[in-house]
Amino acid sequence: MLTEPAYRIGSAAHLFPRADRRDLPLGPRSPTNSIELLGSAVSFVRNAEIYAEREPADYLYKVLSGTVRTYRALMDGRRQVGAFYLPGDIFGLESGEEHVFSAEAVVDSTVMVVDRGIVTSLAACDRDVARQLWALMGRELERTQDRLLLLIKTAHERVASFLLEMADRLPSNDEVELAMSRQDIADYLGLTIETVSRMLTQLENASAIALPTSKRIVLRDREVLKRLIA
Amino acid sequence: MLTEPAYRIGSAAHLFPRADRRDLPLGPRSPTNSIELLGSAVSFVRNAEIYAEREPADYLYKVLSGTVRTYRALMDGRRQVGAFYLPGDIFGLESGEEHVFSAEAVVDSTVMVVDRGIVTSLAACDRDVARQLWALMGRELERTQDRLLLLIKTAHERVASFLLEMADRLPSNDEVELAMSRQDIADYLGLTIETVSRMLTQLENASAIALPTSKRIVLRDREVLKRLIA
DNA sequence: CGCCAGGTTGAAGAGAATCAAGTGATGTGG
DNA sequence: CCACATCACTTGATTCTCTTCAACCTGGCG
Repeated sequence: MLTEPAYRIGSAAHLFPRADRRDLPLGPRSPTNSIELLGSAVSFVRNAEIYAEREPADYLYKVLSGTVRTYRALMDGRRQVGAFYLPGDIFGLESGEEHVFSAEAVVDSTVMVVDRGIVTSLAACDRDVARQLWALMGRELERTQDRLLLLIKTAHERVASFLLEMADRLPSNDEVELAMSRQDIADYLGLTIETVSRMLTQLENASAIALPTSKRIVLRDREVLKRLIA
Repeated sequence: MLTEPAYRIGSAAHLFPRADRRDLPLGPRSPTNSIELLGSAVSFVRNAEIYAEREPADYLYKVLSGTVRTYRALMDGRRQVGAFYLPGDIFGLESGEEHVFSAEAVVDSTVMVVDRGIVTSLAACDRDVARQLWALMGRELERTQDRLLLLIKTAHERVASFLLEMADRLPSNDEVELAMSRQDIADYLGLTIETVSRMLTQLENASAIALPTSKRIVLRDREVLKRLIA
C-alpha cells in the first residue's frame, strides 16, 4: 500500500534524544498541571521516532511545540495513525508496560519528557495527580471511540470531520495550518492520499473551504462541512 | 442505511429493570474482584436497553450471563457497535459523567449492577480497587485501539479477525456459538449483513470454517484465518 | 536551472454497498 | 400437528464509491 516508506527514515532520533535536553527546575507545582513540571524538554526533527511500538512505556510526553503522530503499521505496509498531538497535548500514556503505538514527530518538535515512575508514584499519594491521569486516559479513550464512528463514514464525511476537528483544536478560527502530509491524513482517516486530495478539491469547488497552499486550509462555510459529517 | 429499525424496539427494559433484582450479600471481598460484590443482579430480555447514550453513568455493570452490546447511532440510522461483552466482562465504565454509548442485551442476559459512587469512593482509599479500575479502563482503550486497526482492513480480514476474537473470548475451542445477529456483527465490523454473510460462505467454501447453523461456527483451519487477518 | 518530493488529476478497476429475490428457521393460531 | 406469518440469513445482479495505476503539476532547494 505504501510503496515507498522513505518518510519513515527519521528514527535516528534515538541517537540524540538527550543531546539537547534542558533540565527544568522543579518549582512549586500547581495542582492543575503538576504532571508536566517533572520532566525535561527534548527536540525531535521532522519524522524522528520518539518511541516505537512494543518499547517499554517508561515516559510520558507533552508536546511543547510542533506536532506528533502515533501509529501502528501492518506488515504489508498499511498504516493506521492513532492520533495527532498538538502543543499542550499529552501522549504516551499506557495502561500496560509497553507502548501499543509508535510515535514520531510530524515536523520539528519539542516534547517534554516525564518519567513514568515518578508520575505514578506521585499519583499514589496525590489524589489530584491520580485524577489527572484518569482524565487523561478517559480523554484518550473518548477520542479513540470517536475515531471508530468516523471510520464507518464516507470519504466526504471523514475529510470534513477531520477539518472541523483540526479547526477546533488549533488556535486559529477558520484558517488552519496543517502540519501533517496528505499521507498522514489519509492514514488517519483510513483513506488513500488520492481520495483525500479529491475530497479537498471537491470541498473547495463547493466553496466550503479554500486552499491557499496545500497545507493551509480556510474554512469558508462551516455549515456545509457540518452538514457533511452526518 | 438501516431500513427497518425494528430490532431496536426492546427498550421497554426501563420499565422493569429493578423488578427481579436479587440483592447479594456483601461477604468478605477478595482483592481481585472486590468491585463485583457490591451490586445486585438484574435481568434484561433480548434487545432490552440497559442504558442509553448521554444518560448519567451512575452504575458499573458486569455480565453474569448472556451478551451485551454497546453502540452509537448516527442520525441517518448507521450504527457502530462499540463492543460485545461476554459473561465476566465489565462495562459501563466512563471517565465522564455520561455514557458515550448505549447498551443493550443481545440475548436474555443477567447483569450485576454496581453503584458507581460506591466504587469510586472505595477506590479513593483502597489502592487495589483503584488499580482494577485503571486496568479496566486501559483494557477498554486497548480494545478500542485494536478496533481502529481492524476498520482499515478488508472485509475478509475483518470477518476472520472477528471469528478469531470470539473464539478466544468464548470458552469453547474451535466451536463458537455466536449470540449476536449478522446485523450486530456487521455494525461491529463496519460492513453490511450481506457482506458478512458472503465472507462467511467464502470462508466455509475455503473450508476454513463450518457453519452447522447460522449462529454456530466451527473453526476448521485457524491458520487460514490467521493468514487472512493481515 | 533543473531536480525531486509532495500534491493533484485522470482513467480504469476492484471491492463492498445496494437492490431484489429467494431460502430457511421460528413461532403462532387454527 | 400443520398452515401461515414473520424474522433472520443467504444468494444473485447491479451500482457506486474508493482504490489503483499512471501521468502530470507545483513549489522548495541544491
